[in-house]
Amino acid sequence: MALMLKDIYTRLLERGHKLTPQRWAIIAIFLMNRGRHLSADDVYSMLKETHPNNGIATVYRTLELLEEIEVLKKLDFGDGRARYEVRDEDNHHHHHLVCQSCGKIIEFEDDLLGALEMAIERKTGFRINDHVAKFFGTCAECQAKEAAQS
Amino acid sequence: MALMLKDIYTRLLERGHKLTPQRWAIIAIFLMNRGRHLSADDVYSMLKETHPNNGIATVYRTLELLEEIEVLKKLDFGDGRARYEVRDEDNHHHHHLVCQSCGKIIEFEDDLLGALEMAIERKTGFRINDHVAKFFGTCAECQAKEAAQS
DNA sequence: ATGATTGCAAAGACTTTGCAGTCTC
DNA sequence: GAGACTGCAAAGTCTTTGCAATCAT
Repeated sequence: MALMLKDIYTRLLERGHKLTPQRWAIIAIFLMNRGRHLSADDVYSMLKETHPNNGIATVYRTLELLEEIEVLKKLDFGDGRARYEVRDEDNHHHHHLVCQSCGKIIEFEDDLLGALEMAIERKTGFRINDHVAKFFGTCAECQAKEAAQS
Repeated sequence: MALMLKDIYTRLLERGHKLTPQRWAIIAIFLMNRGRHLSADDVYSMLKETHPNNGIATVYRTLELLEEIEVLKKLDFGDGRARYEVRDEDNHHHHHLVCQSCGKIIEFEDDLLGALEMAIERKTGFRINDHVAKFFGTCAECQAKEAAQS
């Protein structure tokens, strides 16, 4: 089921962390933007609307903390900044399709990698905790645009 | 077959680039270190031994160029710096296993992702040019160490 | 000769850190 | 009250850029 505020609160307290208004606000931003891939600066901008005094350092520290307690997953789309998404169970097996033409990120649900993971564990003895798969190419819309131009 | 110096020279000239001693030296470093994942700074350090006057800016510019002409592939292992490897045909279908305990990178040859790519193209209309798959976990040696400690 | 390329240093972008004051538990 | 947390500004790291001098073709 979907990750909820109460779960996050529990995880924080369990590990001796505190729930401050700033953290609460940042968590809310992610819960209200499920499925998006927010950078530290995205979060900072959204946060300033309600918490104008908040510093960017707190955003970075909170993102790090939330990643540590497995609320967020850190992503990298090669644009020079880290991005984060909520780490849901529902959400566990999806990949990102990065359009090299318009930059759009498309999600693709799938668990074919499970088979690959098992093959790897069997052949190498490596124990896998997590994986990332990204596919680079051209989305359907951009292909249509290309076709129209030629 | 393996990518050779002559191929690279051809690709450079075809696109109006020049083969300078600096570029030649950087290419040589990669050809002599096939299979390694070198950062800009790695290359810079190795380069200084033979070309002490070379600037780091040239390294960055050369890496960018070599990526552009598809001699190198840019990698990211989440350690805050870009890494590069030679983009061989032989080399095309391998994944990286990142050990979260000792940091070692293990290569795994495989083409199971081909099936996944086709599924994606069929279901979404997205045209895929390239992919990256990384697996995070614990390598066999580190597992053995863990077991020995407990 | 001519435009590409280089080295240097300065600037940029993103992220981390030190510290004194503040707040949660 | 105690230790965790915050905001600010400074510093760090990796990467990019401007420019005059130099080099490959």
